[in-house]
Amino acid sequence: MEKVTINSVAKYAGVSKKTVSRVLNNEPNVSPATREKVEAAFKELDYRPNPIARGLAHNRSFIIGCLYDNPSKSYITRVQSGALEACQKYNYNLLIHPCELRGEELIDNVASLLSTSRLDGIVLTPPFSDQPELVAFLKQKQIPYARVAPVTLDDESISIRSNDTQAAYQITNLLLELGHKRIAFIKGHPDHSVTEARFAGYKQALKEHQIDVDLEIVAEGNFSYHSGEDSARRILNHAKPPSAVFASNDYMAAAVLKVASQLSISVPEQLSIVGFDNAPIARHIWPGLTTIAQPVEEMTYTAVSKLVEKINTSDIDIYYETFPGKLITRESTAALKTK
Amino acid sequence: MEKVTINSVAKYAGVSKKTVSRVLNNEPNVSPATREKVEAAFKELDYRPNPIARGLAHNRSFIIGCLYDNPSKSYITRVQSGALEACQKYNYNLLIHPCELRGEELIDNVASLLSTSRLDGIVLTPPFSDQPELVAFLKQKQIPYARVAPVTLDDESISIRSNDTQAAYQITNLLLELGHKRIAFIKGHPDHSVTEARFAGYKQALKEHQIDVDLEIVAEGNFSYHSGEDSARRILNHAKPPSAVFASNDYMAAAVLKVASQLSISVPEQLSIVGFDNAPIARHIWPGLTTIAQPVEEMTYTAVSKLVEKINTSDIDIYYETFPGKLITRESTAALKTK
DNA sequence: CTGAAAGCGCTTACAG
DNA sequence: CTGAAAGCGCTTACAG
Repeated sequence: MEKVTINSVAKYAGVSKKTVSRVLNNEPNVSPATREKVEAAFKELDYRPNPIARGLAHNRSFIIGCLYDNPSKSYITRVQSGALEACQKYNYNLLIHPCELRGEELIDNVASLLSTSRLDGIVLTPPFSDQPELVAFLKQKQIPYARVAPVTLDDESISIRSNDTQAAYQITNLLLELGHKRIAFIKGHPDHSVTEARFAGYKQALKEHQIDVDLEIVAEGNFSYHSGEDSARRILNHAKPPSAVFASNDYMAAAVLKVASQLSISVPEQLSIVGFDNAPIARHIWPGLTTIAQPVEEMTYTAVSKLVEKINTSDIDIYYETFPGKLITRESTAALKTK
Repeated sequence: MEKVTINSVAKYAGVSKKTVSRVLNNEPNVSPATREKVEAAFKELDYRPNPIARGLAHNRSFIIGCLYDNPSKSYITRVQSGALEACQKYNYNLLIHPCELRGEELIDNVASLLSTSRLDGIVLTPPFSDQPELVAFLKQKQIPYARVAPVTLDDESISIRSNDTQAAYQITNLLLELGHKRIAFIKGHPDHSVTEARFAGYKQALKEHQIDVDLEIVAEGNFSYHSGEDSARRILNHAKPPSAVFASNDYMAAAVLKVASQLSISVPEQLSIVGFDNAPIARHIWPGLTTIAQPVEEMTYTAVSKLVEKINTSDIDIYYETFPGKLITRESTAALKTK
């Protein structure tokens, strides 16, 4: 089987390879008859343009890099799935690049990634979306980038945002409406900007109900199951324990449930628990967790799509869009029993 | 900032670009002095060879594709992590490609992936590792491939195997040694070859203890949490319920735990549960699951490493290696209480 | 040990 | 509307 290149097609169709290239790229200035001939040749020979050759001629790789450092495997998978779908639509490839936010030389790491793999653009997922040095570096290097779920704004990038404060407000309100007045909170990792955003929503809801935040039942977690466990032990053993716990993600909420079981506190009868993210674990434990679902796939899909459009047309400069979260009610929450 | 190419380096070092290329590729026949000069130029100019140009000249992409269709996000993440590490070692890129085993045109899908992305090799993860049509197709197309955790053998490929039968035997034995005699089993997805392998280990252990397999407490799951739930309902409501359940993966085992809670069957006092895989959920639920851990990262790392070596040297034809699983004991298992 | 030439499969100017 | 030439940044033969 011969290798079929643009030359074979040109010969077969009886035109120059430039004309083939024109048809390939949907350029104008090709007579319909010629176009047809060439397209027939494509089919006949089962021609697939060589992306590497295209890349070299264009000085482009047609590769988008995806940066992440996230303890949640399900989150990563969802990010990848959305990014992949967008890449496929535009005939790009996706290069996944897990790396540590606090790694010694994040910038060097990314710089090396860029020059080694010749990425055409890069999509930043939390916590990188709000990493000022990294963002500044990309800006300076003029590498197109898009940010998924950033909290900060930016004057010239693509930002696909969620509204974590609003969602946290909403789920806290759910607890308040169920009659809970003493609601503990477990914060996420301080490096993630959503951590403060979610806390802000919690505080706002309490405030509107004239409840003061009691820092004794606010714990510093870091999104890991383990940190949730530690936090839960502290909170549930408090002299004046809460009747509800809002953990900043579902892993930590699952850990609260574990500690509650160990302490023979029944959920939701004696303790309501809510999480955040609607990770698989939220429905894989019993009772299932009331939580907030965010459209992570769609957000990433949009981010990568806009990024590629920016690369291809340089039309887009700024693009903002906000995707709301959705409250999911399961069995881990119940009305406060009046004594 | 000028683009620095092999030409700039050649000029800077005062040699031909062929010589630069030789140094780059660690070819012999370069005098130490020349080599030093060129290497100094690399450093000085911060030269990074353009992989796309290399690819075109070599007619290679330096990309390895990773095929998967697996419901477990944590498994996928582990596979990716191992594959990525191996790729980085050899300066390859990894292209992830989720796709459906039962998709209408799996072969077309993969064929299109291969010709579009010009993969240099492909790593098959379960359930693709044992998909005969796909394997035959790759063989016929002469695409180098490696298989992770296949059950079947193969006359000319790289196969990185686990020993699921042995591990299942071992964990069943644990239950037997705890005094359990009536042990239910929940099978995995029929498309995954490990499903039968794990079942075989279970049967073997029972046989050695002179216990007959009772198909009434063997359920057909499919690795999903949901299927675990259905299976558990059926099994635990049996007229003569088991004192232990062996689920073929941890998601299903977690579902058994949920159903047990709902039926007020306490674990492990009244029911022991074991899973398989040591997925994160195994330690994120309470009680934690006794299970089998497999070195998925190392397995995939080895598979991809050997694959790349095969591509680069064509020395390797066949490579087999088996990685044993490891029993992890947590709180979901206890000795059977004698009445 | 070193280099000039041709080529990988495409595209970008430039002509006509 | 179409094509011949030169080039993208590297490598593979081939000379010397």
